[in-house]
Amino acid sequence: MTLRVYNTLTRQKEDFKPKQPGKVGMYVCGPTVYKPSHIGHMVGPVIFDTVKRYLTYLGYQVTWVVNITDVDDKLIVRSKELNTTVKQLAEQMTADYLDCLKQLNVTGIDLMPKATEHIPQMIEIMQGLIDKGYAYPAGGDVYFDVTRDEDYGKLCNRDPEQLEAGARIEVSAKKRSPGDFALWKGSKPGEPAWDSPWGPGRPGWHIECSAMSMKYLGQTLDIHGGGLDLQFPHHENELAQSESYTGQPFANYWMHNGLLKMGQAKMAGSVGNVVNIADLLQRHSAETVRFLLLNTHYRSPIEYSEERLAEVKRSLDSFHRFFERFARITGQNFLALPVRKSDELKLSGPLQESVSPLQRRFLECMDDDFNTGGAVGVLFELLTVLNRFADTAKLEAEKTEPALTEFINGVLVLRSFSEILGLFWQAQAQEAGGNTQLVNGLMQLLIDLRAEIRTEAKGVADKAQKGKLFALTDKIRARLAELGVTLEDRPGGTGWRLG
RNA sequence: GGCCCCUUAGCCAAGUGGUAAGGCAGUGGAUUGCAAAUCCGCCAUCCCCGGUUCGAAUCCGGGAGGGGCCUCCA
Repeated sequence: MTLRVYNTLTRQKEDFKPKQPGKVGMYVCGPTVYKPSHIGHMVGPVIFDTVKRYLTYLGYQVTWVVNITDVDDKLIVRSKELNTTVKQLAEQMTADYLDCLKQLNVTGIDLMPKATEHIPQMIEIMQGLIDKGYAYPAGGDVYFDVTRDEDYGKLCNRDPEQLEAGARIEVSAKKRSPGDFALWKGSKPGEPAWDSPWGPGRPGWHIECSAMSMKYLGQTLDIHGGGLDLQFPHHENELAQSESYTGQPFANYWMHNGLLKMGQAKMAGSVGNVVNIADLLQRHSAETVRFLLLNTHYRSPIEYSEERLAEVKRSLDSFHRFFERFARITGQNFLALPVRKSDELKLSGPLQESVSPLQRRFLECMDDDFNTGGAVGVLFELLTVLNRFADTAKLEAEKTEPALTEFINGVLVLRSFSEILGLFWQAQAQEAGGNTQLVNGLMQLLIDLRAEIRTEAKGVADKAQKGKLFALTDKIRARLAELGVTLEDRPGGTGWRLG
């Protein structure tokens, strides 16, 4: 099997081949840290985290870099509004971003360089571009000259002439052509500024990504990722300046993730329909959110709504019920199981016949341009197979070998796959919370009393009497249901859960 | 005006030439004292029209509807 990746540059799926065998350098555009993160900001990180997880699973050594843009016009404006400094605002919002990543189980980022800490590298590139005639200083600014770059527009299929024709932007008088973009912006008094050969100023939007990606991953990246909305102008300009500077291909594979949709429109600060992550995580578990993002193919828009989240939560619940069932049968915690590669797991017996095709299909999905939506579907099928096996083998009642070992091996496959997707890393809130010693004790009391009545009822011959006793046990269950507690009479005894 | 993309059941969503994964909801059954949970079954011919092909949701042309980018945006 070969991993295939859709490359925006060529608009087709290509076999994935890193420039250095066994190693992958991946760069993904990170946030401008001027406001708390909204859920749209997490689409890219969750997807590329999964990309890294799968590449790692395949045996690649992946280095993943995400930049932090900590100087920019928006930061300057916002810091004035809040009566704070750009630096302080950036630090606060960076902390917020990092917290969001952590909560969503985005664990794969190796480096998060900051723009303000790489000014010298940017100046070096700008000077090089000026020396080669690709850029020109003008009144304290430095601009990239798009007319000098012969293949400018190749990523987004844009023609500088057309840009000119359709330009709605106010063209700065300093620019030679309307499509030229700023590499360096001369500063006004009171704005953050760094010294440069062209006077005090700050970097333009695109140059930092070229400087930092090259510093940490070399002149040619294997994968460059980002949101679809960054294709133009950001990635186009990054590409233009980088390749003009090095004469080398900047990125071999450009991957763009779809945007989050609220109803018909995308979610974005500019549309004003953003959902804060901190707020969101008050209402839904991080796992539900991550699952929602992975349920759709990464290049498609993702449907976001409270109803969708509730729906996704319901489907996820069946996994957690299974984890509890697994614990009942084996005494082991699913979340603590060791992660092993699926093809290293030796399955045998009847379970193998149902699991093997699923193993194959899961990996085929991931190989096909990281089709997490399809892979998730396989995960559900695996769940059904495992439940069916536990039913058929009567594992809860008998726990006989070799069925038990077979079962555990099957569950290890589920564990392996959920690790690739980064799912199921924490107990559900209701499992962790609520179950205090007192509550557990009280519940056990009710369950025991009810069990006694049930046993008695079953032994009573008189129909009226029997009905009376059962009515009582049902009343206990109904009253608990009103409190949000569900009783489950299983073969091995009665259990309870919230919800 | 230019450049991209999308349209699959009530809803969400895989599938890009060989006869429609999965989830939610619904529904019939097994199981249960009754439930819950679990399992089994049912539930779409793929926006419309035309073409290519032995064969198309999948390719081509036209139409309708929707979205993204061209300005900051993950």
